[in-house]
Amino acid sequence: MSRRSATEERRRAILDAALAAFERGGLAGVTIGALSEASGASVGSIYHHFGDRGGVVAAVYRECLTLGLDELLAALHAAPSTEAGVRALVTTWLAWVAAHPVRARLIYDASGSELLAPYTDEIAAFKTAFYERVAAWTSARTARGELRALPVWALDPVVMGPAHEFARRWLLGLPVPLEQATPFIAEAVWRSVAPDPR
Amino acid sequence: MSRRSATEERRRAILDAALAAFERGGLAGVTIGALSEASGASVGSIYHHFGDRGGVVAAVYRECLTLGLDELLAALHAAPSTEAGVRALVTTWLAWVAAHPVRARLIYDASGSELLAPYTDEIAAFKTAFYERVAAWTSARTARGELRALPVWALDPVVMGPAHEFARRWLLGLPVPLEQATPFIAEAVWRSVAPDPR
DNA sequence: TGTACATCAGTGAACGCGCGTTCACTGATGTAC
DNA sequence: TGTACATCAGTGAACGCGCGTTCACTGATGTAC
Repeated sequence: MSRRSATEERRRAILDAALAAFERGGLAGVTIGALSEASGASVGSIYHHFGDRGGVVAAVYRECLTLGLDELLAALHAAPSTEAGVRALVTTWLAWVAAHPVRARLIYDASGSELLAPYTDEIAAFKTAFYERVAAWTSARTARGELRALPVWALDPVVMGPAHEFARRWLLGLPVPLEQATPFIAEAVWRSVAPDPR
Repeated sequence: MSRRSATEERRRAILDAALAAFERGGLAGVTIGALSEASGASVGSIYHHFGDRGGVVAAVYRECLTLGLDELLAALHAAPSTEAGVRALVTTWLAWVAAHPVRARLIYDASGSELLAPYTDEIAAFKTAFYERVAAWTSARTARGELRALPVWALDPVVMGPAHEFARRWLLGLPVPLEQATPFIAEAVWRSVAPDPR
């Protein structure tokens, strides 16, 4: 096997192990020992590939974020109208959370974690890039009068906030009705950003 | 000094130390050693009063939650109209977060923490009581046609979600404009729950 | 094709550290009579 | 008021544990000529 693909496999196995360890015991469950046991990689091998524990967590976090955000962007750009686009952001996110609950939980849990402190700049840049693409979409619509004006800092709180808050609760296992909530939240968000009728 | 008030002082000192320790190092910084050093209470004394580390965290968490939620309820009931009430929920919360950033951070951080696992039932009951009081306020308004219908599960995501999401970012130190955001988010939330004009 | 060297991937025992918790005990406050 | 006992508050050294990380080393793959 080529060195390149072997490396790829190892990294993959370690990242998979990290996700599994997170599922069992949250971020605290992602220990080097657990990763080694589940992935078959030795302790030293993990350090070789990821530098330290934070490096592993940052890598899974980034991967999860990419998966989720890419889906959001795809849904946004596939939407046939401004209203459909806004609703799609909500419904796509909630569907993704339901389909990938462990990844979603990891995103929420790791966001404010000290573990990622050495990587905050890189991660912030990544998120900024995402928001700029969404902002490009919204500001074009705002210019056409199809959407109220939305500053970039308002995108996540106003457009995604209700979905995030609902998702957090659902992921904690609280008895909240995801099926019912999805269209309800989409409706509420659309009302909050829909332009005034002229 | 009476035993009663001495106990009160000790507990107070330990809870204050917990808040200070959290400010310095997050939940992970709330160690028994840090509490002992900052409060002057011996390790054993802390166990005597709170049972274990989780007990201390649960106690501060509960205290912070009470402070914040009481203010929300007061603002809600003081509001002169339905619209003012909804806006007050947003603005009061953001003002409280700005005034008590450490307590607010603790609320957000501890919410999903494993540390509180033994206390989840008690905490859930506490939160439910709060939401029922808000629901009483909203359902009366809905009946009068002053508000769209809001299921209890939707209160936090839809009404408070944008403020929570914004607060989380602000508390992380991201460069987001709280002054500007407060009326903007209040407006967005009110639009999302305002009744249709007849 | 062969040879010499450089780079990369991987090993796992050992280390040091900080943590939560326990426990046998002392002293002060409260209570019953 | 005085005495005997019960309860509560507090102490801090000691324990055991699991963790992240290091490091000297081996072996395999890639590269230059």
